[in-house]
Amino acid sequence: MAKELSKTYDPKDIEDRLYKKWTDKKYFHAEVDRTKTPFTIVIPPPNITGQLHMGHALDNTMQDILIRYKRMQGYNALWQPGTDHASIATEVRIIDTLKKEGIDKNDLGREKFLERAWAWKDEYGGRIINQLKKMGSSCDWDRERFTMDEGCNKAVTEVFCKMHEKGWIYKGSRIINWCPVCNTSISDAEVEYEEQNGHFWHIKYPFIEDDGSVSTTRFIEFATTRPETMLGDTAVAVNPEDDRYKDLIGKKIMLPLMNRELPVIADPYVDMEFGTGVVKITPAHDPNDFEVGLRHNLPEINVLNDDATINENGGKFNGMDRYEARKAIVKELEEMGLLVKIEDHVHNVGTHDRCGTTIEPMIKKQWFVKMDELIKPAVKAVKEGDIKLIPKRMEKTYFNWTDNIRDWCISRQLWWGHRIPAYYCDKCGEVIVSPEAPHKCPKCGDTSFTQDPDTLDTWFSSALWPFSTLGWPEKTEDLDYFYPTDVLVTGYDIIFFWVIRMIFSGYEQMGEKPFKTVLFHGLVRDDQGRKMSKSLGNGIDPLEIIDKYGADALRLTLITGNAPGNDMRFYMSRVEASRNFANKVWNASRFLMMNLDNDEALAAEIKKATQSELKLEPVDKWILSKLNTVIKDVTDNMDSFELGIAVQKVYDFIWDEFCDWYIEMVKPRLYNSDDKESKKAALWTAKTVLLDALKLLHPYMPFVTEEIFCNLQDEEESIMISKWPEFSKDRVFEKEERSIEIIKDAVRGIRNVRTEMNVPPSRKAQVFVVSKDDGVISAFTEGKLFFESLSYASDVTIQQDKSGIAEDAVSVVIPNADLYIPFAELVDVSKEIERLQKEKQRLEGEVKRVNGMLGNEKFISKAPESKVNEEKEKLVKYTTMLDQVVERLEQLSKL
RNA sequence: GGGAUCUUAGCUCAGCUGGGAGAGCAUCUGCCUUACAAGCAGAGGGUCAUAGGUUCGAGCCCUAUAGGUCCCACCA
Repeated sequence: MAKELSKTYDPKDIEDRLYKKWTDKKYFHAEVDRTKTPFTIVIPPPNITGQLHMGHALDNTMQDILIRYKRMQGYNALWQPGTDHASIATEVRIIDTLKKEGIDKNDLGREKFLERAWAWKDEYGGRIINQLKKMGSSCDWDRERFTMDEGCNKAVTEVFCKMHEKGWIYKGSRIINWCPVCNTSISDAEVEYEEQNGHFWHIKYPFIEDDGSVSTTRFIEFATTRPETMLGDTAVAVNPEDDRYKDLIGKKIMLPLMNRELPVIADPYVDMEFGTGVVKITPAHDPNDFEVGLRHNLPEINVLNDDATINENGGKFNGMDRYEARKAIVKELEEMGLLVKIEDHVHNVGTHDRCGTTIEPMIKKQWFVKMDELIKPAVKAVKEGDIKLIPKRMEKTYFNWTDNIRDWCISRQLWWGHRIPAYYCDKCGEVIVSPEAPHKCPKCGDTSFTQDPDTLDTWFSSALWPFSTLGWPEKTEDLDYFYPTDVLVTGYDIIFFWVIRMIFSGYEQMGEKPFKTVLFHGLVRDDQGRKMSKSLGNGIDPLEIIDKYGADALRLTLITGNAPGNDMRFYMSRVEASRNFANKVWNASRFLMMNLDNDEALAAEIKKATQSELKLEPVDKWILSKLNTVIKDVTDNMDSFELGIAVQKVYDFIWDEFCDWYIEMVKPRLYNSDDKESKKAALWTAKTVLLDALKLLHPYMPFVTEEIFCNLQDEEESIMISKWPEFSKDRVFEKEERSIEIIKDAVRGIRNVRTEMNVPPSRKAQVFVVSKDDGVISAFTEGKLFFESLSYASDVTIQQDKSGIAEDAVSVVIPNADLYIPFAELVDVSKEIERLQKEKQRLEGEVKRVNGMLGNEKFISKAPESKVNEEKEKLVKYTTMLDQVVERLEQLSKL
């Protein structure tokens, strides 16, 4: 039978022991089983560079809750885990480590560099996995994948080649975002705009007169935030509608410092209202100017090297850093009298989200994914509800992106990642895209090739994650069975990076959605609402919390009081509250086990007993009925992904109803061994209710529930593979629910007056229940034993009239009954009258309110019948109570 | 510039399709009552941002206003 349990719950040893048990028993493992319905979640693969943070903790707790819930419901639940190679993030880290050793990436060479990267992966890739295990995550670790493992590599190559053949992946010379520090192109999504204090340099360029001379009197003025880009100017633009400049269109301007002639062009892109209405055009270094340049056939002059120093096209500024050049240029312009003024100006600067470096738009030859067709099924899916986003408002964000989609730049000038399967003929330069290196050039017949040195954007492989992890491009059983997956749980911050890309990839490659529902969560912030970040040093380590309070407490904290998609603040006091709840559950079961241990014969009988053969008392039926409702509600909430609401209901049920009421009500029966049947019914009920409640709680707090479950019963070896409780028609007890609520009202009323009168619990008093209502009388008769203890009564007398009760007894009014407590020496009649008058006022208010509603003809005719009846019942209840109070007041006033 | 979202108890937040305002923490008062002081019993505390509107009925729906947060765009 049960072991001795410690007085407080100590998660420390228990958690690791139970996790080992679960993995040893292979509970997390899922195999194709056609007799069962699959339920699949793929993990958002954490970066191999990563350490567990609160975001992971929240994300994985939510997934684990869903997967454990569905597993208990009998689904074949698969939680597919794995890690992401995180191309830039990892490469940057390795470059840093190399730097510390005094090694330059380029000196080391590609091959050796990749060796280091793999070594890094081997060393740190497992770290985050072990941390996820600490959370209790029930992933199928036998299926762990990595975005650069053999299968994923194959999937990436396959998709690239297929899409290239289709014409949806192309190589083109376009303006892209360049990070001069990471030395790579990045996608639009990776650019983060940051408000910075900068300047507006007002500059003027001189006109070229008809005779070809540079004017000393006529200038065209405009402003720029990046003066150094003037080195690459190839035009000056005005709006075609702008009367101020109409006659200048087609004229020539002299670009100072470079002595290049520029045309004045007209383009509607120019905003007449802004500044002087003149814009200098630098097609090679500004996305808008690039477009203008295309429309007007302007030359594109790249003036920057990859490290953002000025190149040979920058004349004498060649070799200078971009900011150095900026200063030098401004200085020279000033000396030439071409600098009109400098203004302070706050503007948004594009930075690289990984390193914070200001990006430079540059024209480069890169690989792109053509998006216009690819995105269509992804838009349709969400629009038509094939894929549900929770909360729904995320759809707006989604469509905002899809409606303004631009081609996706997927090539990166990095080494760590999937190398682009494109080969260039060494002789004629022909491009061949193929899974393997070609043998012979189809154009010139040459046999030597060079593979494209670039790798793919990390998100290219993550986009395939829901099906690549299940075996695609092979036609595997797993894929057939587990795909499409059911729920994707992730933060709203990667909706563009990842969610959308998985959706269009799923439809394109699989012809089917990757998941049915996306459940978004928000950010976990610190107690002041700030983002947790390394630089602020305000991050809270989930592992430290687990170490101190247990994984269950952490999980509960992250889920409680939080709605989908909302950010939350992390408070230590909330962790403590969660820990206290774990302890509460622990102690409730400890109490039950003590009672079972005290009578082993009875415990054995209880094990075999069924509900129908037991002599259940009203309290037993009441708690069973309550449990029944909670089961239904919680299941409904979980089915609609309202995890915070669901767990709140379990919490309230266990703490308030079960611990604070049921256990207290049942104690007298447990301590009294005269009535075996009654004790047996109580223990059976307590055990039954607790076991079901533990099951409801298990997805949220897997460890403490498992430990208790296994101590409390020995028929089943684990709660995590036990059956999720279901609503039962045999446990609907409306009458008992009502009668127990009456007693609860009475108990609360008595406790209330006792506190008001400063009567200590040790001072017992006689309680009289006076009622003519049969239902009330039987309720109190049947519940007399516990009513006595809960209301601190020395004795309870139930009678139909007031005979034998002291005139000045304190009274409590409940519907259809008066309770009297004769505290001879304590009662102050005037105070008692005062108290009752307050009660009278309250009841009068209620009666007035209900009468107002029921007197409104429109309410009667328009409100649903059930609502009207509800109000009618209330009216009856309050008028009776009011009558009782008035009567009592009359009696007292006579004294 | 476009969009989203928030404004509910001292603090942090729940509140599902409209039907008498909730939790945790904090505060106050009693209790070491043989599961639990990480506990028990009780109490105080809210014109649900403001102004209109729809409705028999609004914290919830609509409009406007104020303030906060976030995302997207990027007018040089």
